[in-house]
Amino acid sequence: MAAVTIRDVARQAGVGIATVSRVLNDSPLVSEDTRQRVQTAIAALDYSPSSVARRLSGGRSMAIAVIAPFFTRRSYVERLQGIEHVLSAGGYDLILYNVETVARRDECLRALPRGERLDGLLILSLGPDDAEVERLQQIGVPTVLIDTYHDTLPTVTVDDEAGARAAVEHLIALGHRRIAYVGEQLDDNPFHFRPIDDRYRGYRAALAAADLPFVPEYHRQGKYGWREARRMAHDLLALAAPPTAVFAYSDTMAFGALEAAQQCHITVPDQLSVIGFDDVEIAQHFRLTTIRQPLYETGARGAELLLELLDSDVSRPAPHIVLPTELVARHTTAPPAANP
Amino acid sequence: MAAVTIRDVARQAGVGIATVSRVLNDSPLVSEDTRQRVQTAIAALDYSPSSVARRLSGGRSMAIAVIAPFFTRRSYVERLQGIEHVLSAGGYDLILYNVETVARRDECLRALPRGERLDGLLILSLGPDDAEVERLQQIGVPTVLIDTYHDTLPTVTVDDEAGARAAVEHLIALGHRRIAYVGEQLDDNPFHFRPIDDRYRGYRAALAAADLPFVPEYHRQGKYGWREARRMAHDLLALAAPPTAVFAYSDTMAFGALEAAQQCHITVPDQLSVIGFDDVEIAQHFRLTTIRQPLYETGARGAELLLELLDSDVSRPAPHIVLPTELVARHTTAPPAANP
DNA sequence: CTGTTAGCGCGTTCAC
DNA sequence: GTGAACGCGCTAACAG
Repeated sequence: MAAVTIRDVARQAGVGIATVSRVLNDSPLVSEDTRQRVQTAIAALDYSPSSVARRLSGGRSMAIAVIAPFFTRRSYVERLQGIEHVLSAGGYDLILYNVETVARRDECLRALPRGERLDGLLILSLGPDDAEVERLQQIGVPTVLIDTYHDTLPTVTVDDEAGARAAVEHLIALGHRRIAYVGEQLDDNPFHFRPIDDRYRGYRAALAAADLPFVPEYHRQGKYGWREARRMAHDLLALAAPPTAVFAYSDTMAFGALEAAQQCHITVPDQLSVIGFDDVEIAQHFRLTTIRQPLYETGARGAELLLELLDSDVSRPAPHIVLPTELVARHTTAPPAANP
Repeated sequence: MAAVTIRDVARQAGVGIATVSRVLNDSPLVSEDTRQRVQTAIAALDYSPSSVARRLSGGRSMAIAVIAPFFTRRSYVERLQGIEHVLSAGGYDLILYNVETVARRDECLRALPRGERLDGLLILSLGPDDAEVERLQQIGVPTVLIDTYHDTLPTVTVDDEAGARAAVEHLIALGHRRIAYVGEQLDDNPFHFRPIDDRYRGYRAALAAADLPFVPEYHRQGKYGWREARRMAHDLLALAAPPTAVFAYSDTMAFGALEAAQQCHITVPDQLSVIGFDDVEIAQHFRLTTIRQPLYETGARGAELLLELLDSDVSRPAPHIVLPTELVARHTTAPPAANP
């Protein structure tokens, strides 16, 4: 019953199979008369073309694949939401590939664009290397990168370095001198997440610009998550000369720092300032001062860009959209205690 | 380079095309010798089979659609993760449809199974009515319902009523008598979310079983979200005889209650006990006592069930899996203050 | 064990 | 304008 094909429609309408195809693809070379007949037949048979067959034969599949690492993390969910909105508005299906291991990452990047015939590809955060990019272009899958960068591919990113700098500058302007950074591991970055490097650089840059020394002790690295961040913050707080402020790689990590402070009976922001990055939804709940990055918009813009590329296959140079970050001052930052 | 097909591999290995196919599908009817040759050729050519072609000839699209309302909410994300894991392990694509309005809900339920060729359908939380269920069955799309129930369709749910009852019983066992319920609106439930009714019933049932009167004043309803919950909790706390404990519909709403208490300088759990529902990830962070429901497992089981149904198209009666909930006692509940 | 052949459902030249 | 025939890459019968 679900097996009504284009042939059935053709027979029903008393036309050839190609004519049905033309009608389906809005070809102008069909007389209004037969177009009507075909459409009636389609409706009568409740026919819908097989996207699989369509893909195989080279037509549009109306499907976009989204490759996302750790899509459960709040920041990805928000970007995904942006993507979903514009894709569904454009009538495209969103095929989600979650990536949690390097193996799966390679598998997706390699086998997927070749094996699946999709209209486009959206890659979140995963930094593809040159070889992979070249493969994508050879295969001819329109691709847009979100939250990661490559010269030859269209990208939508945020200026992480500037954002991080703004965060630290905010702390410095408040009067802080001993500023710690709780970040993700720089050396162990299998997915090539750019923000890991960029935010660290921003931290260093702000310090340098203010002639503040970089204290290696104040730079902590660990895995993602508030538990790890809490541990690192505990270490920081136990230092002989503890920092008066901490800049966290992400809001999630900032929450960990907040909790560590609470456990040590250190009040925020009086005795310790904490600033995060992302401005995920619950950040307001914690009244967290943070660097807001437009997560939803990043996803939406990326998807829009891809859809534009699909229509105008003019291969102009790859656009690189950079969205601004913004300091959102709430209640976890303040001038340092009088005499530390 | 970009177009290496099974034929290229066959030529390279000096074998027939079918043999390559056999090797790809782990058929035992290939000599170890040729198998080796083929695999060498595959590696040499960096070949990967086109899943699209495979689908077309196999008659299956290897795609499962997931219809989820508000997939950005934590509880849905966790269920989605479970679904994603088993689907990708089974080689299926996950096509995601986000539903935020009733209109889109109807659109998905109607147009989707018709338009796309999917092997199966997973519906989260959205309670389809009889007519919709009938359509699905007519079209012949294997469907599994998660977090919602229908007689004739396979379902994976949690006993929300029992969970809610356990929450309130926990409070009662602690000595509480004035127990409030902060829930979602009972009368305005366009998506037909079952837990909204069930948890309320559990609350009432626990009260009744302990011969505690139901105090309408203690029953608050509002929209989803911690802001709304915070507002409701504020109202509750301003009562002449405020409750000594509140059971929240979800962890998210519990967080709102927690914040309201904090704003009123009411300490938790000494002056007020708060219990939630779900046990989402951050609940631990808040040290929230809550009713844990196996979100990930619910999604995973639903997906597994669907995959099983796909293989064995024996139309046995629809199975109804009910997963247990569990009280997770942390630090937001305690006996009520001595003399309220 | 292995090679050949016929579809899977649709898009796309081509002749008519 | 329209229809028949071929091909997309692969799997599943068949033969050998």
